[in-house]
Amino acid sequence: MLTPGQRKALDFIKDYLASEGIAPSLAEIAEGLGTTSRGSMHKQVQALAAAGVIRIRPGRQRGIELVDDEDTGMENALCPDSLPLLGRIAAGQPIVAIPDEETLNLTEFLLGPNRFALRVQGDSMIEAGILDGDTVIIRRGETAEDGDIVVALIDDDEATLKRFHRRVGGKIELAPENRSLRPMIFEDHRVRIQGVLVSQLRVY
Amino acid sequence: MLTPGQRKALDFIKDYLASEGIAPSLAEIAEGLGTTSRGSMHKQVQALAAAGVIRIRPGRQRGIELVDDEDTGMENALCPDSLPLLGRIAAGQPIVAIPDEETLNLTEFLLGPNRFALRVQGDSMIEAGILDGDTVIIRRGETAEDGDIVVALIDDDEATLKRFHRRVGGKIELAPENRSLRPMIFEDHRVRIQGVLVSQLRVY
DNA sequence: CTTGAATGTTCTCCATTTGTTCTCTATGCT
DNA sequence: AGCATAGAGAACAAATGGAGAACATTCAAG
Repeated sequence: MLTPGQRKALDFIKDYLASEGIAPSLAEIAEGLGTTSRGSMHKQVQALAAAGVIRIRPGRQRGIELVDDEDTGMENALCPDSLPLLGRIAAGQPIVAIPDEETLNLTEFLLGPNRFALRVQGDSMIEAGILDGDTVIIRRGETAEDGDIVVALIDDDEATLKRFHRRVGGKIELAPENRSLRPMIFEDHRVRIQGVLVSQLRVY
Repeated sequence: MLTPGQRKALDFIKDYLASEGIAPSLAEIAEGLGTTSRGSMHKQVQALAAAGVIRIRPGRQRGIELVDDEDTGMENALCPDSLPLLGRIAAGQPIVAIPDEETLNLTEFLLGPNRFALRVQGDSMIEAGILDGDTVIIRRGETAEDGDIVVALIDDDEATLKRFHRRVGGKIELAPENRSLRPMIFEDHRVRIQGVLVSQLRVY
C-alpha cells in the first residue's frame, strides 16, 4: 500500500511528532531522510494524506496530523477540539480561494458550564430552522430574555421548546415557529424556564 | 495544532506561572522568548486562547489563566468533548423525568478525518433548515450519493451548497432548498464535488 | 480624585520559513 | 523501451512572527 519512500517519511513524521510535540516541516522531513528536496517530500506527504494515514490542515505550516490508529488507543490523539473554518459558502467564489482561514472552536461554542443537549421531536420550531431530529444545546437556567428560545415547563408537567415573550400583566407567551400552530399565553406562575437555547446541531 | 511560536509562548507562560504565581505581561513573555515585541506576543497569546489552551480574563492586566485540567492527563489539551443528552423535547413529558440519559459525543459527530467548516451565506437552503449564518461541516471528498447535500464547484469558479442528484445522460442536478429558486442542471464535467455535508450547527 | 507608569490592543511594515508547483534527471523494474 | 518512484532545484505564494508606533485601558501611588 505504501511505497518505501512513503513508509520512511511516515516513520520520520511519527518520530518527530513524538519527540518534538509538533509536526516537522517538509525541509526537516527531507533532512531526516537524508535528502534535500522539499518538492519530493511534498509528493510523499500528499500521498500519505491520500492514503488516509495522515491529515493535512490546509494552509497551515507544519500542519501534519496523524490519523488515529485505533489499535494504539489514543496514543496520538491531540484532542482536536477545533475545525478549520475555511470561509463562507455563497453564490460566489470557490472556497479553495478564500484566504482568511479561521478556526472554529467547538469547545467554545458548544461546551460550557451547565449545558445539556436535547433531541428535538416535532416540527413546531421549523421556521426557526430547528427540525425534527435536531439536537439542541441548552444552558440551564431559570431566566430568559425576551425573544430567547427556551425550554419551558408548563404546570410542572409539559416541556416544550418555544420562543419566549413577556406580555403585560405578568403573562408569558410561548410561541412556536410554525405558521400552523398558535402562540400560547400563560400566567407566569404556570411557566418554569428550564434553560435557554444556545446552539443547535444536526447530523446527516 | 500549535505553531512553534505558540508552543514556545505557552511553555514560557507555564514556567512563569509556576515560579512567580502570577501571569506574565506581554513584554515579559517577549523578553522570555528573546524578542522585544509586545504586538507579536499579543497575537500569539490570542491564538493560544482561540485554541483553548489558555483563558484571558478580559480587561485585566496579566489576565492569562491556564485551562489545565486538574486531573492528571492531557497536560494542556483538554478534552471535554461530550455533553449529557438528557432526552427528547416534544409536546410531551417534562425532561427532568426522562430516564435514559445518554451522552452526546461531539468529537464523534463533528470531528473526523478531512472535515472542515463553512459559514453559510444566503437563504438557498432554508427549507432544509440551513439558515444564513449557520456553520456547516463538510467531509472533503470528490464523490457524493444521490440526494446528498454537497459543496460543488461549478466550472472551477463558483462554489455553492446544493442538494445533489444524478440525471440521465451524465447530467447533474444541483437543487437549492428554496421554493423561489430553481434547480440547475449541468454537464457532469462542469461540476466538481468538493465535499459532502455531514453536520450543521448554529450558535445563538 | 488625579496622575502616570505599566499593560493591553491595534496597526503597518518587513524578513524568514514553509508549502506548492514546476521541470529536469536518475534509478530500478517488467 | 516504457513505467513507477523519487531526488534536485528553481520560482512563487502563503503563513509566521518580529519591530515598532500609536492609542486605550488598568492600576497603584499620591
